[in-house]
Amino acid sequence: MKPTEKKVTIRDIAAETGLSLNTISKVLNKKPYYSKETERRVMEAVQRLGYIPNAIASSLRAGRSKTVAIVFDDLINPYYSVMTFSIARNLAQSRYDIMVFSNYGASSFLDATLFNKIVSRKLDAVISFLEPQPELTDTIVQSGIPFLLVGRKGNDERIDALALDDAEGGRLAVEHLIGRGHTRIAYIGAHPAISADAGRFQGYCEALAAHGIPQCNDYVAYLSDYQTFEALARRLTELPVDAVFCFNDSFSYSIIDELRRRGKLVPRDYAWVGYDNIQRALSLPVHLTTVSIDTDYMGKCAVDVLLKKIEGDDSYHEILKKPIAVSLVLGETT
Amino acid sequence: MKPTEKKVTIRDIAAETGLSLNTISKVLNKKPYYSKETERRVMEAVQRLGYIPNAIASSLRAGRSKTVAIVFDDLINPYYSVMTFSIARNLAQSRYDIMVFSNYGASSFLDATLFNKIVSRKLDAVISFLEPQPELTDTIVQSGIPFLLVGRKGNDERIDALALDDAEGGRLAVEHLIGRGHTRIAYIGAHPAISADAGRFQGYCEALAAHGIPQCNDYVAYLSDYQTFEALARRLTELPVDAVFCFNDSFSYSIIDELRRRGKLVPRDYAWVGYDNIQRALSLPVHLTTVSIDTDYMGKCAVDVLLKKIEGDDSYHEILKKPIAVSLVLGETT
DNA sequence: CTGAAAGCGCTTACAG
DNA sequence: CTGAAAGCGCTTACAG
Repeated sequence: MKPTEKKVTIRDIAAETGLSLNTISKVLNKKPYYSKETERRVMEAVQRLGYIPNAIASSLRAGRSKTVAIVFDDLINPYYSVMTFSIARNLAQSRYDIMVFSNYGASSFLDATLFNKIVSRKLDAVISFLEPQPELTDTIVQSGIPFLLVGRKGNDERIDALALDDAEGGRLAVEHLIGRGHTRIAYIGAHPAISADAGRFQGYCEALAAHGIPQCNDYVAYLSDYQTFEALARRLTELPVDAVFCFNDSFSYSIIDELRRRGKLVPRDYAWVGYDNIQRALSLPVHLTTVSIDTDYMGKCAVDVLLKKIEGDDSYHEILKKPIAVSLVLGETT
Repeated sequence: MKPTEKKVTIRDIAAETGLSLNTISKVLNKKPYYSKETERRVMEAVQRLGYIPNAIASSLRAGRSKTVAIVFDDLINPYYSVMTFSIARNLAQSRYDIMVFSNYGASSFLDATLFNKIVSRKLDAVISFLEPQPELTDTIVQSGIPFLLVGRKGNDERIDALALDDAEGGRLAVEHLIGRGHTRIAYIGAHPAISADAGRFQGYCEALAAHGIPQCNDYVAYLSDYQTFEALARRLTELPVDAVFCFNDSFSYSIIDELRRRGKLVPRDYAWVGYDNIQRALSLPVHLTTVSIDTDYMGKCAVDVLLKKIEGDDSYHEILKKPIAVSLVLGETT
């Protein structure tokens, strides 16, 4: 039975217990200095009245929302959903909830409109899978909001980033293809301005160079230049290549499916290496050879760093120094 | 150049323009009655001072957060991420952002701990992919928070639900298998208490009955009874069945992958029908025969209903009356 | 069309 | 260990 019909506030608890607002607040927030007896009385009243704290009021006064923003362009790519889930689970342990933001494919970069929402909502920190627009960097830095770019290196040193060892991933992938006897190897990317894309491409180039295989610009294609996977697949069939290293698994699935429609099969016609090891999380009955990231570890690292940034603990720099390791997982496409 | 170093508030805009707080608020919220000239002065000051409204303060006073909660148990299942993305995109058009909540696999139901977070944060509405625990129903109804269950029917009439026509989906799936000459058809579910599961199973039973095929309880297995996909796959190999209708695609992928490890192939050893048509969104190079849901339409419906509920417009009942239609998509597994 | 005052529900100094 | 007061930054009646 709830004695009050609606909206039980800290004030009601005070009236009920005969204590001051201050004391109630202290007990509820477990701030030092109150007696066991006081605590008991408060908790009993809280229970009896069915009091639920108003987090909005608390945020306004305390200046923190216990909420972290997560930003991406496309939640549908399982890499993002797996990472988001891992991050959210880790944050939950420190009682942070998350808001997710996207510009719904309008841009591959974090822009001012979206960032202003985050500022307006007084979120405590931001984890972004999207690189900020270069013009936005100053704003982000000046805002003082703890900001962490995940999985990308970023275009400015002032933006902290938890990066993957993308060049190593590219090398592993292409070394593997070369080891299988391929020399005409295509690189399929998303957009050359994305740092992860650039890193993976760099590894591709290095592996070719290490084996004295000349790099052919024709063998490189970006989705940003072809718009659709269909066009990209068509382009691929025009190239005299027999192996592909592709920016990520999500792209790989789409392109392999388009190739199938054109009668081209993997691995019969193309050896294929992807990136992200999506199949592990989804248990897909497709076994792509792919560069694998330990998303659990990465999510944990991202949250560790973010919490340190929120607390003003500068030791997080240590964690960011070395990129997250990657490894090659052999599937049935090479 | 920003004249003020930090935290520009409505007060600064008032000082700058010589107008009252009231007027500034009116202009910013586009409430009726202010002159063009006033608007110009306010907007100019907003621009010059770089004012960004404090959404927390606004929420506390106005009693709404312009935020919707989305609740699920597992963001990794692409069905949820696709739906979440569709819902978020539709909500964004009405300037709502989202918070996502999960109990991280701890339960298949929405519980009090999670719901209290939503109450505490004063979220304007809830879209839940999880059925509430029966004990929680009273609390939800009494809270007055607009609540919509999506994709499930729920266990209580007081909880509004946007349901799929699961029985129809089950009938379509099993009629198709029967049409292909199968009579020993297994049903693999998640948990019999989930309404979507019960609905699909009902369709399964009805299709069998319509063709005079006796229903065999041994042919029915739930993940909740076997814990792991491995155990479920093992169980399946012990059954004398040659066809499977499975609760969803995500399960299907996992089980088909486990079967492969045991040398059992789809469709060679089992004809297979899934549910959700995940492959459409992800362009997977696996073509499952599956019952397809129009997630774009469903996301739009869910948001339409929710906005009406928020606005107190009762006409949303019309939309909920008929379940979302489903259709069979033929793949290569039957 | 504009202004002055009150208040949303908390937490934070400051006293005692 | 506890209390009384102020205030976070807005919006909402209420006047004029």
